[in-house]
Parts: sequence; structure tokens; C-alpha cells
Amino acid sequence: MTRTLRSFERSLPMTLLQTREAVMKKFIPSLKEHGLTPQQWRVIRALEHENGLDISTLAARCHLLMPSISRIINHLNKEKLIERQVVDTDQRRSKIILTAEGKNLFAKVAPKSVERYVAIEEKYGVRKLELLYELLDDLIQTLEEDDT
Amino acid sequence: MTRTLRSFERSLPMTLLQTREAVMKKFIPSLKEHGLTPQQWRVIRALEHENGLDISTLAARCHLLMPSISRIINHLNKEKLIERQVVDTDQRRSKIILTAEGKNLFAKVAPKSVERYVAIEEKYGVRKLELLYELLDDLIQTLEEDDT
DNA sequence: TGCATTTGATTAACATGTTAAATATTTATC
DNA sequence: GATAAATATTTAACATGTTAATCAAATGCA
Repeated sequence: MTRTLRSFERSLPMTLLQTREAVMKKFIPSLKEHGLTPQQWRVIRALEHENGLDISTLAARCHLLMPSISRIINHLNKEKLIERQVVDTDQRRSKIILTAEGKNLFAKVAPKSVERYVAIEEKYGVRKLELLYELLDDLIQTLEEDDT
Repeated sequence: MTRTLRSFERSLPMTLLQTREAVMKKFIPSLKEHGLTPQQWRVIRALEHENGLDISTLAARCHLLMPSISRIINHLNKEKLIERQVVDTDQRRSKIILTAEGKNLFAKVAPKSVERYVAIEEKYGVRKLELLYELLDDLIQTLEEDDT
């Protein structure tokens, strides 16, 4: 019996896309209220967690490509949410510092995100969510193991 | 005990993003060999499944927004993979038809995608994959139910 | 030291995501 | 039948994803 392509709605990439869209819909509005895109928010979170990261590290932590983060850093800099600080041992690199204003913004937005997250946990169930994480991590592992 | 934001790698949107990236990595190369982006491929698949769809329907089936699909349709049209056909009962709409060349391309690419998909199924396990689909669908349902 | 190579970051060019505005056509309503 | 409202699609403007090219600083090595 010849296999055919799974229909759209049921394809793996499509299902993951839909799920991510549904999840993001819960978080994006409160970010938008503060003029932030999800990616900009990721950068701010990363810096709040560990301030003074260089751009490459930031890119890795936020799952952003260098060109994207380069633009985002520029943007956040103009908004005075972060500052650049050249590393004196290596003039190519710059450390990115969250400004007071940036920290302030984080403090305003974070509670709302936590709230949304807790709501999802409660509605969907912590157990199921943990199981989902496990399955997803497992799938990532499986896919990254070989280069078939 | 005050809740804090989940660390990045463990956040739900991030995990879904990573998973999708890992999955796409398996499919993108063969698409790229044929000069197709994942989105263009989705459109071609949708048309192969049901030819002559209008643009709005196509957008819904492929999970693309109207501006995106509008550009994609234009692109595929220039490549002569599809044709536009104005609906005579409603001059605003156009039906999109997969050309012979488009069908040909589909026939070339589809088997490779099936191959990749089967490989994932085998390596990860059909049962786990089915469970994952269930959990994801369930999560989508949960999230779309209310507008919290 | 001098030069090739490597590395961190930016820029360029193009495709897509996203919201708002514009356009054309159709439908509704008076 | 003329005009307002609704609908299908496109365009505009901006942010991001993606690959390749560029640039400057650092490193390796003759």
C-alpha cells in the first residue's frame, strides 16, 4: 500500500504551527499593549535573567538568528530599553545591558505573562502539560540525533 | 510562593518553536532543492488535493494570512506553477488552478516528503506520535475555547 | 612582524508575518 | 435604481526569518 502525504491539518509541522499560534494568542495582546513583539520580549527576558550578555549568546538563548537579533538590539537601543557596552578585551563584541527603563518594563509585563501561563496550566492540566513537554523534548532529541 | 516566568528553554512557545524548527529541518532541504519555501509548498499541496480553490479558502487551509498568500500566489503564478481564473459569478474572486507544471513539481517533491515523514514515524514511534497529536489538538481546543 | 584565517557582528536581498488602509465588486436597503 | 454596507483581494509599512556577502577585530602561524 502506497503512502500518501498526510492531509494538511494533520501534518506535524502544521499542527505544531497551529498550537504555537493558539498559545501565542494568549500572550501577544499584553505584549502589544507595551509595544513589544514576542521576539523583543524574549530578549528582554533573557537579559533580565542574566544581564550583560553578548549578542551571540543572546541569539542562542532566544533562538534568533544573528541578523534578526542585530535588528532587534538596534530597535531596543533606540527605545532606550537596553544599552550597548563594548567589551574592551574584544572590540568586536558588545555586552548588552538592560536599562532601568527596560527593567521597569519587564516588571510591568512579566506578571501578566505569568498569569496567562497559570491559566493555561489550570485549564489544560499540569500533568498533561508536563507530558506534552516530555513528548516534545523527546521528539526534538530524536530529530536532532541523526541527519537522515 | 510567588510564581516566576518559566525559564526560556522551558517555556511553552519556545518549546513548540524548537520542535517545529527541528521538524522543518527534515523537510526544508528537499523543498529548497526545488526552489520552494514551506509556504509555497503548502499552497501547492492544498491545490493538488483540491484544485481551483479561491484565495480565501486557500489561506484558511494553509494557515496563511491574506497578504502572505496574495504574494505567494503572485510568485507561483510568475513561475507558471499555477494560473488564476476569474470567477464569472463574482469578479472579485479568482480560482487558483495548479498547472501541469505545478502538478509535475508536486509529483517530484511529494515522495521525498512522505519518505521523511515515515522516517520520523519509525524513529520516534507511531504510538508516541499519535499521543502527541492528541495532546496538541487538546491544547488547541482548550486555548480556543475561552477568550481569557 | 606580516599576512592569512577565523570570528563577532552588520548589511543586503528576498520571503513571510502582521496590522491597517486602499480598491474593486457585490449585496443590502431605501 | 442610487447609495451605503459588506466582501474579496491587494497594497503599504514595518518586524522577523533566512542565506549570502561584507567588515572589522582577533588569532594563528610562517
